[in-house]
Amino acid sequence: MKAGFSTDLGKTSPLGSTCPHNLELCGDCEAKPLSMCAGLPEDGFKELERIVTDVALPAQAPIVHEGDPALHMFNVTSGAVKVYKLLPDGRRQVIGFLLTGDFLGFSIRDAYAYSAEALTPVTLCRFSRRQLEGLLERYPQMERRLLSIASNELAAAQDLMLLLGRKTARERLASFLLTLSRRLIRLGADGTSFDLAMSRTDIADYLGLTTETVSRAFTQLRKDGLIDLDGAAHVTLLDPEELESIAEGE
Amino acid sequence: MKAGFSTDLGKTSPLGSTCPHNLELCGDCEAKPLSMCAGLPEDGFKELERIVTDVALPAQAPIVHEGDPALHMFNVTSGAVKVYKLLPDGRRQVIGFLLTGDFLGFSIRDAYAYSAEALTPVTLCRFSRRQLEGLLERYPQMERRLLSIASNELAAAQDLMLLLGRKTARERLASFLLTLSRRLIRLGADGTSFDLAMSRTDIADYLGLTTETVSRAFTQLRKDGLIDLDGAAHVTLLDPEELESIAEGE
DNA sequence: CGTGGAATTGACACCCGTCAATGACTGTGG
DNA sequence: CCACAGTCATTGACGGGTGTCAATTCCACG
Repeated sequence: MKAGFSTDLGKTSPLGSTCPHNLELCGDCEAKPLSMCAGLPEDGFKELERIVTDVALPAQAPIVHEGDPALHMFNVTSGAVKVYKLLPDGRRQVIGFLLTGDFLGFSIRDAYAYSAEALTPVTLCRFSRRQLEGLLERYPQMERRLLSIASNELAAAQDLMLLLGRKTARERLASFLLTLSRRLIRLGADGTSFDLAMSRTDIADYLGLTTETVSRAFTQLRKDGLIDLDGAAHVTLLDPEELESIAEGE
Repeated sequence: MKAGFSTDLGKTSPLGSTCPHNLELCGDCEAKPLSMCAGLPEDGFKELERIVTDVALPAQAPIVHEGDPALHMFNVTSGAVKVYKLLPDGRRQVIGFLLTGDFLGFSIRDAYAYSAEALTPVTLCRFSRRQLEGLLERYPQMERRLLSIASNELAAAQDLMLLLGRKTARERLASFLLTLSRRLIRLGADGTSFDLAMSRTDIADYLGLTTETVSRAFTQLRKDGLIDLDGAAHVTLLDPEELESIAEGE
């Protein structure tokens, strides 16, 4: 990392360390097979390692801010992140939660259209957008991979639109728990019993509800024997198939 | 013919003919500068013309069906299209309206995740997905263009999530009218006074409301002197700035 | 002119939001 | 180790915005 290469991260998160990329090489990256880097050839990684910076941030640290120049793109290598948009009066819509392997940084007109914040301590690998674009020209398979990631995000966004526009509170929560469960399974974790990295408020802002309604929906699912709660953060799915029926509105 | 979406459909059969690609060449395509084809070099167009098929469809014609194998990608060359998802019990969420130049066909796991239907008589150019992928390998600038289109769609999807999750009926309708207005301006049409190609039901399914609520919101905006209605389909924006304030929830 | 579907309007119900109180959990300092 | 504070989650009472159901009204089209 060159001196004077000041970044939005360095300024906004005094507690987060930004270290040169030598502690962990892309070759060892656990997130690699899940991420945009999957399928990149050997020499591509060499080039990637030259433009990438590892970043570690504490919980609650801001990562990008809506409206700021989109200088960087990120890959989450561990932890959880929330991505959201705000209305001027403070109403918030969480548009996604990012886990290990997830990409952050699609943008238009060179500005971020959303803010992102760490939910847990996170590690990210960060690219300069300009430098990554140069790399994309030389490694078209990476561009194809990004297109595929964008397609997947688009499909997830469309699922969320259906949820926000047409599902009841109960259906929304069931959908959320199942989607999260499947993502955890893909990461090799337990999809039946897991911790929620996000607060009730974050879940509410994701599902287009209030914390009270989310809380009532949790209680209802628990009373119906569909889930178990151990504290507020630990969930066990007792009847995934029935949850699936509810999530799809059947 | 509705003003906002006017094109000459005279060339094409009103009943939906599929003709060999020789009546209209890509070189003459009006949608070209707006579409995925923008910036493609001369020889790219030659190749494109070989794999593209012009399709003309009447209003209400289905274009793609959720769950079907995603064999094709499309570019709208005239008319208007609605894209939507359904829940098993029939609840519908319109995830977008497509106008001239808009792309249709991003998919994951080789299946469409949405259905699409013509709102007006439409013309489309249709590609085989497999053949287009071959073309993308030889013309990386086209892949880059697709990535940019996907980024834009993602940003639009995120705006819609904010709308669906957090805006009131009045704010949703104001947002919808303004967004449509801006798109029409980009197409060289009048952004102040225009026809709506979609029914109240379609608008309701887009905004996550019922037709009754949409109708009441229209009436309210009219009584407040913010818009004028000439019949149900023709709208005039009388105070775009105030509409903008409402749309952003200020 | 009739006719039929779409849009509008009205009356009412209900799900979810709002406001408020209580309970649970976490970390801290005495 | 416990008392305490502060935050977050839960629960309850109530109100409001939007949905539901039904009755016109409006228009496009024949």
